[in-house]
Amino acid sequence: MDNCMGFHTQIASVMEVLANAAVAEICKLVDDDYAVFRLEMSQSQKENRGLRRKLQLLELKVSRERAERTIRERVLASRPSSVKILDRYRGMAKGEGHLTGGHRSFVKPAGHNTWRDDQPITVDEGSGTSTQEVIVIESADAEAAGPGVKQERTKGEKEPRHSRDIQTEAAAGVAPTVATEDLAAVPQARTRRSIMEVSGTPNAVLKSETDTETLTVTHRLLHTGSDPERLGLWRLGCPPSPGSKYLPLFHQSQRTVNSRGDDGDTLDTGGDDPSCSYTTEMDPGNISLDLETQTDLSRGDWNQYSSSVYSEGCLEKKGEGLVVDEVTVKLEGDVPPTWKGHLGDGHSQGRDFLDYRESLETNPNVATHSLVHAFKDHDPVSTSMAPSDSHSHILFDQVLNSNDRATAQAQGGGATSGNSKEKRFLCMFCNKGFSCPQKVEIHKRVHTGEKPYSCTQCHVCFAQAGDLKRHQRVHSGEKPYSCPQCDKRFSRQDQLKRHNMVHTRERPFACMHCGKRFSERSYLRIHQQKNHSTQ
DNA sequence: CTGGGGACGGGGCCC
DNA sequence: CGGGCCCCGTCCCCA
Repeated sequence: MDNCMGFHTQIASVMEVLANAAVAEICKLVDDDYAVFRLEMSQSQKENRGLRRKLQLLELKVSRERAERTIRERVLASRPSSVKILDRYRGMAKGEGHLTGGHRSFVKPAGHNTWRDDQPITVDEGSGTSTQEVIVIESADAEAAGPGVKQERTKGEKEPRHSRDIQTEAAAGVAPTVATEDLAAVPQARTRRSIMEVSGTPNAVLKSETDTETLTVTHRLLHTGSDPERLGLWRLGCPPSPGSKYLPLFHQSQRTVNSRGDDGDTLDTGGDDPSCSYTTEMDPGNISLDLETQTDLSRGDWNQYSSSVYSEGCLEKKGEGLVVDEVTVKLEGDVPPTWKGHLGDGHSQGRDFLDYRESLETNPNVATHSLVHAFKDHDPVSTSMAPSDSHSHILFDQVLNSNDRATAQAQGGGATSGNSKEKRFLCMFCNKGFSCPQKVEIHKRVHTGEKPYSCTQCHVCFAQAGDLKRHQRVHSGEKPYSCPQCDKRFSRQDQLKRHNMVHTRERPFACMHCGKRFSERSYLRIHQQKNHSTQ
């Protein structure tokens, strides 16, 4: 009996121990999960705060833009008839005409990036608006017009935040250093990346300090105590960069840009990558533009630019009726100071960013002074702005003209080819002309890398909707084009056509050296590289 | 095994 | 939006 009782007691104690252990284990699990949950909640709250902040920023920008537009309209109404700045695309630029399909994304080239290769950077559709940067030649013979040319380039609002902001900002959890911006006074949360906003506004002094976690954008106008409106800077189309926008930054390294005017105004991003620094001397004496109405403007800093950034320069030469509202320069990040080198690693995306210098040297026909020339030759930047150049409306073309084919076509088919009547909407990057601004928008993605159309299945992004549609046959397996001779099927007609050469033995591409013929141009090129290369 | 060439998949981009 | 061309990369075959 005693044994029985003792056994029961032991059982009970064992059970109790087990129960206690189980309870402790459960409590531990609950605590752990609770901690994780709380962590996630706090992170979510942080993200919510960040998003709220962005929303406020956007609202502020919108309201500011409205005010600016009002001012502009008022100024336009009072502008002399010989000087006209068209603003017809402003509304579109502000998003009324923005893309609706898919989400926006920027595709980076592979290589030296820190964000994941398999993750396209996506910008919330709601925050991304289309950018209109269209050079409009009002007159058919604007090329030769010189003085009296009326031109415009309207630049719409684009969410100035780079797409990575959305991904990195909240995650970083770092309170961004607040930028001081006299005119906007809007704290601009930035990513840790070296994104710098540069205004070409006369005498703008920019100080962008970056460290590994924060980026300070100081966007300050020094116009000796004068407000910009009184100086007419806004009237010049140079608001304090409310519409600042950034190209997709394909590179992560920090960038140092020094642009120095003779008055000592400097632009110093304070970057810490010495391998990527430029110093551009400004020689106001080379600024042949007579800014008699804006004497302050001759002091040089209105032509700042930077890599990874863009700058705006604002000119107006009323006396000759030449109006250049804004000049935007976008230079991609990690280009070495020599501008020699591909921004990619051989991935197909890298093709889009060919050597700038080569691009320039192979484009001698473009009469415009290029900013890249300024970089390359260390010429004063002002040469690219010389209004005496009849092509001054193409101020910074080719800067990002990284696609050689596009370049060649731009030269052949751009407005400068004499077809400016029909194609008067110019790409600000390569000067190629298009018949409507929407086409310019699409074309510009060649330069910006913007790819708004994303495949839902593999998340590959495309710049054009048709490309996405075509791509989706890869997933669907649809092959509507069949060869009548061998019943081989293809998803695309051009593939069938190419395949048909197998049957026809057609070889239209002949080697000039050995006469060997090929069915495709790329074969010929490879053949020549391997067998007839001079190197 | 290696290099050259052919076939083809698929993205880029202009018309 | 579709057509068409260009291009690159990959796979395969063959000498």
